[in-house]
Amino acid sequence: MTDDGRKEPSTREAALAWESLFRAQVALMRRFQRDDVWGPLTIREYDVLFTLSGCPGGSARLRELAENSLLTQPSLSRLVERLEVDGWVTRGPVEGDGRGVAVTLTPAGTELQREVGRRHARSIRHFVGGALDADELATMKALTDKLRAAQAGIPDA
Amino acid sequence: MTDDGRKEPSTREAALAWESLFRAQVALMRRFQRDDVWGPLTIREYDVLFTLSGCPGGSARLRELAENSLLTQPSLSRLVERLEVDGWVTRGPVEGDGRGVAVTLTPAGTELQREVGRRHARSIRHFVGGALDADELATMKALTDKLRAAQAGIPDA
DNA sequence: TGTTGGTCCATGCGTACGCATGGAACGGAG
DNA sequence: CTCCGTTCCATGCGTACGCATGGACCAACA
Repeated sequence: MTDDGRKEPSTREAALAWESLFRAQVALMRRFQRDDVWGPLTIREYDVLFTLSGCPGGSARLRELAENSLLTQPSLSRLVERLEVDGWVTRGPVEGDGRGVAVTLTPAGTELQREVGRRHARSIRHFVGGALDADELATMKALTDKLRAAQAGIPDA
Repeated sequence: MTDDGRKEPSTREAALAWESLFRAQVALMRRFQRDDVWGPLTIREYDVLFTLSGCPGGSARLRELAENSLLTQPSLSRLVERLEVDGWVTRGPVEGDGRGVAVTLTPAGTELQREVGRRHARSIRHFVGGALDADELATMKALTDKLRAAQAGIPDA
């Protein structure tokens, strides 16, 4: 028991829960990858556009994007470069910091993200909504939200 | 409502739950990737050894491994080729099917998987067990188990 | 102001990836 | 037995990836 009264989980309990979470994510991701909804984008490129769509002004620093991605910073740098060539984002200076690069959705990028997002959302409803009911989804979301939020407060090793 | 009485989730509910699950998995995976526990393996190579360690005789067909991986079949084929060169697995014929390739852990591969697995498990306890208590982990595991199991029964589109 | 340490992004390079394809083996029909 | 469609794995090829590094900029301090 910890001092806040929660029941400290064993290594085994934590490992089983993580494995289940991981496997579920892999199984779903495989289906989503196969979906014919991504248009000219890869799933990783869509993820960046999606992240941008949730940022104020559809704009974020490269560094912020890298924090929410499994890609390394150099890989993300080149992915954004490709997105710019294809006209979905622009790169510009960050006001007040000459080092930074501001990545901003173009109107075309915004529109593409919305289109793909709509199709993807239908697929999510099919595969996720078809497996769990509304209460179960709410419970799962609350737990995964808490799991992610806690990461900010857990030191590295 | 469906005819079995469960409350049919909206697209929004399903999308929010999936996004939360996805983001939690990405956040944790980033920490695990940074962990200095993988020895000579990449995280994807470890995943294959781990999967094999749970198969009877530490052996599985290439096709079975591909089903539980985000890699494509050609990529997995070459990953296994590298694992064989490094001595962690062997490739052999499948009895009764001349097309198949049986991938089998060597003693060294078994030992390596166990070592890395122990270190990784400690990290899981730290980052996952440090965020949710035992009851919460059990609830999350039950939901993600159900989510993954349901995929087998949901048609493609 | 000059220096030093840290942050942010880009680039060279070797490797692993996905896509398209090919060859070998299975299985059922005629 | 032969054919034909399917399954399973390997390989050629172009591209994206991660690692190591470098240059530009920021912030703090002597």
